[in-house]
Amino acid sequence: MSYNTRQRELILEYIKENADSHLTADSIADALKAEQVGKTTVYRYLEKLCEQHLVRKYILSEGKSACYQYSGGEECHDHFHLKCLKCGKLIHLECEHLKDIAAHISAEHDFTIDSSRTVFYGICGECAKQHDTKNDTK
Amino acid sequence: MSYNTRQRELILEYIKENADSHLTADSIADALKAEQVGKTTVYRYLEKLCEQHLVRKYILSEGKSACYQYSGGEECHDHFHLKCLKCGKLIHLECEHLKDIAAHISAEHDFTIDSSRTVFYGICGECAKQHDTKNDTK
DNA sequence: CTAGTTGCAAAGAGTTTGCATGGCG
DNA sequence: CGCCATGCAAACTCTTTGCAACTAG
Repeated sequence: MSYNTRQRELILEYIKENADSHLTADSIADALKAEQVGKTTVYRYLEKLCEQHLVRKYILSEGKSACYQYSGGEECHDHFHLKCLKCGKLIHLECEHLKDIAAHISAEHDFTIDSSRTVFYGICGECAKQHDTKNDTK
Repeated sequence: MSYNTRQRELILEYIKENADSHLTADSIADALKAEQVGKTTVYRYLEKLCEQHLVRKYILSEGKSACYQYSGGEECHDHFHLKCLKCGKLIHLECEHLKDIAAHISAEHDFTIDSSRTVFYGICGECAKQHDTKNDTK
């Protein structure tokens, strides 16, 4: 059914080590290119890991690469994202309170939020302070 | 700064008429191809309309086309939007509880949400019921 | 041995860009 | 007339696929 290959071990190890950051397929392939892991393999294996719910795929913006993150299969590990419209910074928001939002919307508004697709856009604290910078995230 | 051209009038007219459905750049170009409107023009004009907040752009799934919808500019300022990933329906969510979300994130996470930019993606109640369709865990 | 796996290269899809032409004001 | 807009085709990016060689069990 499934073989245990050198490449797969390396990929899995890498995303586990970087479970706190967002990795693109490209960045993974890049990080492992010294180990002779092909990009195609990364894509294909990530797809499998997603199917097994060991990895979550995030689509944060169109046209750009998708992000992947090791989730260990634990369901309650989903979180929301905040994206600063000014500096482009992406904040991973793991917060109990936020789960209430999803629960509320589900209960009151009959809608199941997909946290892997949803991004809150706004202005981060740092940018709010220096509201004169000309940094435009285009 | 901006000219009033035949193509732009046609595009704007078309998306206004279809303000209740989700349109792809391609479908707009297709609908107007009899009127000699180029796809490039559609893309470029949609981008401008988004900048002016007359049109909203939605990313429903990666790799697939983005969707565009006429929003009329104002009205939608202090409430959130839910967009169904399955049927594409856009739900305007006016709810006091949701304002708490913004307040919470502002207070606890030092981030000011821009509700006019933020869209919650997920599955609406109707689509959730008819889960008879095949596996779509993509 | 044999089916799953790899990886190059090429195909694809959606979107953007270069550039010469066309048209608004 | 100046400048923005148009549109074709080519470029680009991210991802997927075809296919022959490879390898784990």
